[in-house]
Amino acid sequence: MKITSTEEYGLRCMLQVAMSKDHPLEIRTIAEAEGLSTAYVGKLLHILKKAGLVKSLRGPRGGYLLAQSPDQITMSRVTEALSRNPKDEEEVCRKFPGELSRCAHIKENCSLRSVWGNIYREIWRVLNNVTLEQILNHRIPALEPGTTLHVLNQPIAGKETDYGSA
Amino acid sequence: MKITSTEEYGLRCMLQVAMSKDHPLEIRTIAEAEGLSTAYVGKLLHILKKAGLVKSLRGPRGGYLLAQSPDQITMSRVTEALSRNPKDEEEVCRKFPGELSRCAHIKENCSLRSVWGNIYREIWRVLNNVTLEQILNHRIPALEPGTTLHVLNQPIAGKETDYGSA
DNA sequence: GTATATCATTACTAAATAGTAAAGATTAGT
DNA sequence: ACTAATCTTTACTATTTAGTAATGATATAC
Repeated sequence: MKITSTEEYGLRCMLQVAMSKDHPLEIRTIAEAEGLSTAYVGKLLHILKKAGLVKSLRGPRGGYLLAQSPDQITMSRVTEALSRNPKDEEEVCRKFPGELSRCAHIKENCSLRSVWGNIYREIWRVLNNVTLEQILNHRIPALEPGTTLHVLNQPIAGKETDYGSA
Repeated sequence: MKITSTEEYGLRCMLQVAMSKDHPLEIRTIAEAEGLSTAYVGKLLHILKKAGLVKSLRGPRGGYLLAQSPDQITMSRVTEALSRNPKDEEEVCRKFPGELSRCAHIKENCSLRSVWGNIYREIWRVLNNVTLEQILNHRIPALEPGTTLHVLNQPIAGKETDYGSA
């Protein structure tokens, strides 16, 4: 369960561009600020451009600008451009079917799916509620610290089994 | 932001072993149930054994058993054994420092860290609150659906900038 | 004590991701 | 037009992760 390098560094590049406001920001400048190679930053910005998140100007005084104002760009849009992540349990199962033609657990309505589903939905909700502007202004929404879990299904009585000591 | 194959398939193997209760479960049986190769299942179980989550019996009638009862094994312990994931923003920054000696954003108290930090803490909280027993019994805790975000910091007035149309 | 069934360990190959390199295309300024 | 500064594109290499293969070790049953 980890963010990819592309997501992390791509987002950082977006923030650099956002901080530059309406002054086109060059690859070289971003690369220096983030400690990355210009080739890598160029690649990341290219991805972001294809996704319509930044626009570019070529030639002298060229560089990158946000395609929209930072309060209209959510982290979910940026991360979606940078990597193809599952958003719910359906996609998780499709990604990990084993060698069987479909998820080995669908038949018994696997509970693992619910767990991953909860997690991905939560991630998605957070990313979807944070804009670049909020990040720039240090106004990051946080989860309510007291959020609690609740049980969805009814318990099924299980037989007791001896697990002794290893 | 994605779960790894090792996490997914490793967890499934744990669940198979858990379902088998006190009957040692062979690699071959798990492999068939999950549609994976015996070599791969063997590797995953070996990892889980080294982490103390399962115990093994060799020879005929051998196989794997849970090292503890399923209500004492959380998903967080299993996933931790299967992959080394960051648990908070500190670890994220350490993992992605760019080529600089430290995270390029620490100096300005980067807000990205807060976002990732929120996400990882949330993941951790969910995984930490789900046991194998809950999964087996389909008693999966879910986040409160109505959980809302709140803003941590004060707004900083930002200048208006023209983002025009691309 | 031999045969067989199981796990254990290591080394290898394959695939995905991360990151680099180099040559091409466009624009601004003169 | 020419030059230089910038992005563009493609192809390549390196690293990590996923998955396989083969040989070795141990326990059961007879």
